[in-house]
Amino acid sequence: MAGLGDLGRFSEPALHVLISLAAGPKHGYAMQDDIGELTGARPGPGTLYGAIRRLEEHAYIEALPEQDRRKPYRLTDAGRAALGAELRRMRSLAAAGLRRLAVA
Amino acid sequence: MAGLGDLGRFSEPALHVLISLAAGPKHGYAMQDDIGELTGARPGPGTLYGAIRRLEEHAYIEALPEQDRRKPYRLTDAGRAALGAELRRMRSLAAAGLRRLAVA
DNA sequence: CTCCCTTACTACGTTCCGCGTAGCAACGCA
DNA sequence: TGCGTTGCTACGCGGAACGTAGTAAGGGAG
Repeated sequence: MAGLGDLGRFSEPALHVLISLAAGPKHGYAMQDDIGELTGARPGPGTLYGAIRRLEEHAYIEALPEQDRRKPYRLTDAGRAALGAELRRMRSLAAAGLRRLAVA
Repeated sequence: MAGLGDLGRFSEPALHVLISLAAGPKHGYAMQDDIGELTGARPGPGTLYGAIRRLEEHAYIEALPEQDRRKPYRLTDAGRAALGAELRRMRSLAAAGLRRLAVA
């Protein structure tokens, strides 16, 4: 496997963080804004930094040198691969579901 | 809102149950098999029946008359609508993520 | 006819994620 | 110098996810 399922059960916030970082390195607060725009719901700090910590433990993201008070993160190669796999899985599941809805 | 987000944080098992029922009414054990084929991971009873109970509480699915020892369920109109909305949301999020991955 | 495997569900407990609240520090600006 | 924004840490509650175990009925093999 070695997909995002390694994060215990798979979490939406973790996916949002990865997608946000896919557009380039960012620190936490910027991710909150980005995710807010992307999904319509801005995650609170508890949600966001919890997801970040777990992603870092799994080496899907890594911290860059802290500057000012900001802690930027970027995707690792493993994170990029896991994100791609997860997104493709999602897309095909959504397609399969929509097909079933259309037929019935 | 009134999407699947009402189920506390949105849950993957709940989504799988809805997709499974989108292909027609089923009882729990049949859903386990169907979801196993669909996703590669067959949910245990704790996961499955927990998700079913919550979906029924939200009136996204409803029980049909029990026959033999089987408790079949089917999608309600609300469930069908919520599933469609969720799947379209998923598909567009996956597309946006993949776009970001491709560019970077 | 009796054992066992499969089907089908219920009950229960643990883990740990999601999420909100609160707090703190630095910066800008009026 | 006071206030809003930025940026993160700390903390705690509720509840979903998931496994394990238990129950019960049916069917096939021997």
